[in-house]
Amino acid sequence: MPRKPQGPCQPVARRDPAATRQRILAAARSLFARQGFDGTGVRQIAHRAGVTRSLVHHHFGSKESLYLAVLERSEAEWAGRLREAVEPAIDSEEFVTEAVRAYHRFLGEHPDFVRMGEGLDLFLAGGADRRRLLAGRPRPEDRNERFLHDAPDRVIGRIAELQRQGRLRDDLDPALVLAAVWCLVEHWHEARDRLGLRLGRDLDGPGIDDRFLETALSILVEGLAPRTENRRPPGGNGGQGGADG
Amino acid sequence: MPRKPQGPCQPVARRDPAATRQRILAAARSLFARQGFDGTGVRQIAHRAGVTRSLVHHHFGSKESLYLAVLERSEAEWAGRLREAVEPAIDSEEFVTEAVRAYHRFLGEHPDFVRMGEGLDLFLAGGADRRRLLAGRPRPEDRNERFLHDAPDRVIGRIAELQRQGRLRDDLDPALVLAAVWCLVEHWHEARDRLGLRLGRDLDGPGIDDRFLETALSILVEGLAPRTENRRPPGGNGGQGGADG
DNA sequence: GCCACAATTGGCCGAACGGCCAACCATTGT
DNA sequence: ACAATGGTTGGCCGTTCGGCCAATTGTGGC
Repeated sequence: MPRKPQGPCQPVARRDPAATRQRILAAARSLFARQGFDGTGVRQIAHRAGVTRSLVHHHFGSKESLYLAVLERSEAEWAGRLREAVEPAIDSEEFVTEAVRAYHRFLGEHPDFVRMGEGLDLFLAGGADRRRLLAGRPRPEDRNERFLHDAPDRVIGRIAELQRQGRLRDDLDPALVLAAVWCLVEHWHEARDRLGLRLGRDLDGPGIDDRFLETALSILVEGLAPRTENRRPPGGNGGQGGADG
Repeated sequence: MPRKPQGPCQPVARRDPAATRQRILAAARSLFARQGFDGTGVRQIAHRAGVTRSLVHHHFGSKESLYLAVLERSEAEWAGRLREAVEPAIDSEEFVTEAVRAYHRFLGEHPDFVRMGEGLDLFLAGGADRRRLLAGRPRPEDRNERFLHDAPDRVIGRIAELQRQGRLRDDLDPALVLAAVWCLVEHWHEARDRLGLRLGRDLDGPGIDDRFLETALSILVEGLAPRTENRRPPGGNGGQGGADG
């Protein structure tokens, strides 16, 4: 490996601070995602990165700064991939199915993204100081980050647009529709293991992800389809529709 | 408070081991639910319970045993309340709406139950020893615990029954239908704050719980209603139903 | 060659953790 | 009245945590 002990243009030699930084970031991201902030020690991160704890502290200053750095890099990276996956679906004709499928596939391919969400909650639960730390983080004007920020409003607007066009039932709050879809897709990836435990069924079989997706998608498509007959809005105490006895 | 310094029948005096035990359990349950297993110290539990750490260790042996005791007591208590709330709905005519409403209300009234589920995951993530510890815990034959254990199968059976009766569409796997409902109801209570953060909307307003419930319920009822026209099963690549252009 | 600087190292600190132990003391059976 | 039991206490142990510092080493500019 130490082929070029002295190269000013390509410092691939024994000392490579940039690569070391990246290795620390990668190790930290993997461990933070799996074990959360409190459950991961700086020593553990350093060991996986092949460096000493002091070096971690040298590069990032503190454990919290390292966590924020991980969050920032991951967010930027994930935002790009999520944008590539989901953005084309927003303006699609088959908006609901394509968007749900894209988001579902994205979560399946990036489980760390899901776990980072939980880890962030635990991190923020540490107190107001951490919230302030996160709030003081400068928001880059990256296009991918903008997408991550604007996506909910765009999706909600698209739902409302489809409602006005009569292609989705218009008696539901678009924001709450999005919330429902979010719960369906995200909770599956977040708590599938727990779900299988409680159901007493094995939810790890091959294709189970796709089978759940198709089931949820089918319920969504049918549940959001515009009604031909008139129906009470669900604001009050709506009666049961299908299995009404 | 120390009214009876010497009472053999009612030891409400300064020494009341049973009451002390309950106080420790209550403190531990509250703190474990809010901060998880690793995030809660024995000293913190002891402080809240008004005793010393040694006394906690004396009564429960170890922190893990205390956690299991909390889990056991909480599970028994919650199983009873959940059974009272949900069991009547299973055999109800309006099965879907009543069951979802009951479970939704239960989760809203017992947020610790939700958080305990996450905490249990983190606890079990500690290693195989803890999993073995939990597996070796004797399962009491309490009627409430039996309900907690049997409920998923009963609900799945009920869904299948309604499918056979033609009151729910029969092209979906009942277990996956239950999984979808579970995701909808549980994730709302588990991640509502995170959801609001990402949506950039305030999801804490009064009645937001009920409004989401009615929206999700409406989607579910419509999405699970039997179709009059024939429809492709969702196994393949089903096209969008309502908004198909 | 030499020096300044950054990367990297091992070691040390105070604090908090969970667990353990000897002692104190209220209650109880005899 | 006495001893035994067990609830209760403060204190001590080893470990691990995150953070800090001095020293060493590799690297590039002069």
